[in-house]
Amino acid sequence: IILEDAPLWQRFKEVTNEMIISVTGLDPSAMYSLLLDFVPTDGHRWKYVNGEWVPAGKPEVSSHSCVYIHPDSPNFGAHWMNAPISFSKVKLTNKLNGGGQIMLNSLHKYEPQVHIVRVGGAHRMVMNCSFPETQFIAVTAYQNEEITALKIKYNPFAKAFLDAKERNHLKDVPEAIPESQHVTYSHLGGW
Amino acid sequence: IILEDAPLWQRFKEVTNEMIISVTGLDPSAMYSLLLDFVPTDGHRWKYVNGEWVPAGKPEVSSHSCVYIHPDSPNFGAHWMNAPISFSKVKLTNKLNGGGQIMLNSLHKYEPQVHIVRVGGAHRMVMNCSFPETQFIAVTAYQNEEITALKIKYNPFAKAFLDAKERNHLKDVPEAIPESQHVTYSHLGGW
DNA sequence: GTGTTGTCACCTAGGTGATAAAAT
DNA sequence: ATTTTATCACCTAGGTGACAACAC
Repeated sequence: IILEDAPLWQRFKEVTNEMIISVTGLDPSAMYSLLLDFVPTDGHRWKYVNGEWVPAGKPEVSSHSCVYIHPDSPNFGAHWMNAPISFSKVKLTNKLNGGGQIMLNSLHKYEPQVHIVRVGGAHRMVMNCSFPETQFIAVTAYQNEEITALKIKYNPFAKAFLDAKERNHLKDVPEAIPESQHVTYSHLGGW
Repeated sequence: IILEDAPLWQRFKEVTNEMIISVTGLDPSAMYSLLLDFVPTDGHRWKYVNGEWVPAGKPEVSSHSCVYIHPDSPNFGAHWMNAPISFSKVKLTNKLNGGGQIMLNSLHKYEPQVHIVRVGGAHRMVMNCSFPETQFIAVTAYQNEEITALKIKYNPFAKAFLDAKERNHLKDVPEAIPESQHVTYSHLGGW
């Protein structure tokens, strides 16, 4: 499994929404499903104080998230290897809404994890792969304005705010690498 | 295979865009793909004269269309039987555009045909099923205004024209059963 | 105070028939 | 004269962050 567009992930240190993975080495004629879930990276809450994220509160027991099934699933290995795979339809939430949404704990840090599960055949093989550079802190509102600026810059659906910024000639989108990362619920688009 | 909403098909005599099929009797754990293609019903061109479609020109040799693969394919029998199956994404055209579009001959009559193909397993079983009540004549512009009115009435994307008609209080949508049927290319939505 | 929710304007993306112009 | 194409206004459908109101 290859994380696509890794430089952008590194530049953003994370939280961009242009991320895609590639898969190689599957049996083209075998059937696979691709799953995505989120592993808590540590036990505690995080707070954003003085422009940086710091651990807060006591460590808690945290279980990993429910699993998101890629909408192309199930499909042939040939299909998965034919083109990069996007998880742009996954939706995150902090409360049970019913539906395909994945529930996470707000202000906790997670690491996305991809599973390739062979289905339909005899041997039900499973492969896991996670990407540390895609860790994020789940929030209900952005804390770091540099994250907001990068989101606006790279997401076509936020073009309204990009236009407003250009019209007002107020300030440029920061070029520096942000030192923290977070995503709002239902905004993990394009992964 | 069951044609859903058959009364609407009959009322429209065809060409509505609310049509969906159901499937029963599959092996829930076996893998199937669903295909759609269009069979020419006769060899000649059709013309719309004096409010009705009449055969025109000499019989020609006509081969059936390319095949459209349902986007859920491949999938388990359980998936196909779980909910009605919609072919709302199929796009028709009269010239080669490249892409998943199905090319048909304008002013010719077709009958949609569904194929259920068992894939991935040993025995590659195939089932075919067609629905005479869904026959249509492919056109590049509507000929029968009653068809246009019914399209506007039942397709949410044409709400603009429905609103305009209601505002103007010009005339009602006809309740009579239209005596001919046709669809414009790229407008077979919702089948 | 801190964190959350709902609403909003503003986009992207794309499905409608109407219409005028063009092709045949 | 007939058929086709391109463009258009007008919708549906849904993804953005901003913002004010709310809950704790």
